[in-house]
Amino acid sequence: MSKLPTTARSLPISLIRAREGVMAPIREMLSETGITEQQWRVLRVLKEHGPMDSTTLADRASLLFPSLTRITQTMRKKGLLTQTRDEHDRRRQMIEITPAGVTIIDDNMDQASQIVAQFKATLGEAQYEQLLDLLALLDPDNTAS
Amino acid sequence: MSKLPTTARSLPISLIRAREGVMAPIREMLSETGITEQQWRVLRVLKEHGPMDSTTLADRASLLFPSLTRITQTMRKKGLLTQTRDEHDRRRQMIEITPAGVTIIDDNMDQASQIVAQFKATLGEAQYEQLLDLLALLDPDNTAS
DNA sequence: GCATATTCCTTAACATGTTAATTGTTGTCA
DNA sequence: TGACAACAATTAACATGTTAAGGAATATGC
Repeated sequence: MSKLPTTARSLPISLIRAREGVMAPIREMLSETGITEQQWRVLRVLKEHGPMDSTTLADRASLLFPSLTRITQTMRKKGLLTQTRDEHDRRRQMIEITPAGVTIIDDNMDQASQIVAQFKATLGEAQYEQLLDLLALLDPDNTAS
Repeated sequence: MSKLPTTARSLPISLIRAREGVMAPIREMLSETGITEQQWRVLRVLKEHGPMDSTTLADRASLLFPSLTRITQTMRKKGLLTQTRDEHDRRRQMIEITPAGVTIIDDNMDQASQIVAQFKATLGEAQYEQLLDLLALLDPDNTAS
């Protein structure tokens, strides 16, 4: 007869709580910029990889497609990115970060790096890297696993 | 000059993706019962610890209070739990699982256990436990850290 | 070529996440 | 006691998560 673990030792709940702990200082940082955590992810992916189509962006930013549709519309109105139809395949859409979007990243880069460094210090470099490896094993879309 | 990690090695994104991977089979299981992942958590906490007030429940199920308010209202209408005002402190509210709620847990217990076992097998018992320990370190509300 | 399936994206509907404001209740202290 | 702080819970408003359905463009097979 199998038994469930206690909720305190539940993997999904532990993941939520850890995420909550990690995001708290990041959300605090972003609250002053007027963008959300997801919009921050979109900006970072776009700056890191350059212009890309919506499908790739959704994949890299770990956003569901309906969410991305709304998010990009909001961000376009804010002037943080541009949306262009692909001329060869008019179903597709290319998305590109604007200078205003880059500015938001640049303005918060140092503080974000500091937050990351804080968590690395809490866990130690080795355990920090190991945590990332273990989390990757739980991701079905991770090619490495 | 500090630098942010690539989004692929970002801790928040890794946490999201891991959670997505873990929740996928659980959501699939729950889709047949008509309750959500959060409602499942509420039921499990209530069955594990017995009746409790809303604040304690929100804490244990890792739900924000406004979310819990809506969730308990929905679940009360479904007959999965009862809400009772505390007579000594009429601000408080006691929440208790109903037999119908217990039935949902019992009906899915075996399958849920199987899903947990699957992930333990994927990571190995030792790494699974270590992952939980590392995640606990990121939770600011965890007394052990 | 043409019907059909497939793909990319959007919209809809509902539930939850998140922050702030509000209501009702209890505690405190002058 | 009576104003005021503190607390529990709700409500509001907006953004996102999630599943399902729909629309426009392209690919495919005959």
